[in-house]
Amino acid sequence: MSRFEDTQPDLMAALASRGYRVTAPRRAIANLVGNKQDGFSVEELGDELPWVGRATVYRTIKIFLEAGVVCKLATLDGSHIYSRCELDHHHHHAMCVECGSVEEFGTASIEGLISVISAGIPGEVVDHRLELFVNCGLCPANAGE
Amino acid sequence: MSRFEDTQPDLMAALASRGYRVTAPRRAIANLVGNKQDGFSVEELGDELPWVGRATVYRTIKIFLEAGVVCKLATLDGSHIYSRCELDHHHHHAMCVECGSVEEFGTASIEGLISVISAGIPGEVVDHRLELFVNCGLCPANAGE
DNA sequence: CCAATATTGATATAACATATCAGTTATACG
DNA sequence: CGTATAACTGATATGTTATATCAATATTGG
Repeated sequence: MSRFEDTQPDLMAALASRGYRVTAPRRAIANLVGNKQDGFSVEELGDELPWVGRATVYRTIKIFLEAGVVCKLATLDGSHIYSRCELDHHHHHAMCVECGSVEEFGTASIEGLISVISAGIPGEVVDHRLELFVNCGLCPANAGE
Repeated sequence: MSRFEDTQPDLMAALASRGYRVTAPRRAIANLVGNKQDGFSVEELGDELPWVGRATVYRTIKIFLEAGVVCKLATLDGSHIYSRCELDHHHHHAMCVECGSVEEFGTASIEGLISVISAGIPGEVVDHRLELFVNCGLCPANAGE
């Protein structure tokens, strides 16, 4: 029963290492997510895998989120998109407001900034989120201007 | 017909200056929002103003968002809260993960950081969002530890 | 004060996500 | 292997957050 090749063994490994079973729906979702360059919605994944139930897609993405191999990003308009994470440590995102492509970047310089900011704020900073909204300059939206 | 004192004239002014009418529901919502120290949900406002329709509360908050006197923040768990903005220029937030209090801070030092980061990212940075999650150290959650 | 028009609120609808639960499948173990 | 059992699935219902509709109402300029 080898309906799929595991083109994204790291995503499946994230599941297996956490004690989850390897199933056909999960492998299909992992392959789909692993090949995404841009942010995506759960709805979108479901449309591409009509033989997988919606609940299963949501559940699997939730597991990926907990495993840290997928991130949930807040867009400028207040909605959410999901994105495959290549970096396994804490990182941030630059998402294109035109085409939805997502770039990751590390935290090398931000930690220092946050310690400066936190000096002016009561309490202890326990986490942070930095999102950049860019025009990537590469997408079709730039051709029409 | 002076059912309310305008304890938050700046919020109502934001509406009036944009050509919106001054109505009792809007004044009530403005007063409520203006007195919030913490983040709040639209549901919460509705509960405190049962004589105002839900749709009106959502509509009014949306107007406040567009006017920039209220911000919509993404929480750590992926949901949203709204927060009254005292700063009228671009700013960021530190929200307490325990009590939900929200502090604002300006962008003095972040612009430089972003220019550094953007050098490593294709395209032009058009906007950004930085959210800090803190334990403010002042709320009841700290008493029990 | 009146007319024009913005606003309201009850309701329906939508987008996104989780809870339930009977039936199915993967896995450990003999 | 075959089987027991525990995890998983998916259809469905439900929940949450928010917007669309539209007849009735309130505000504002004149």
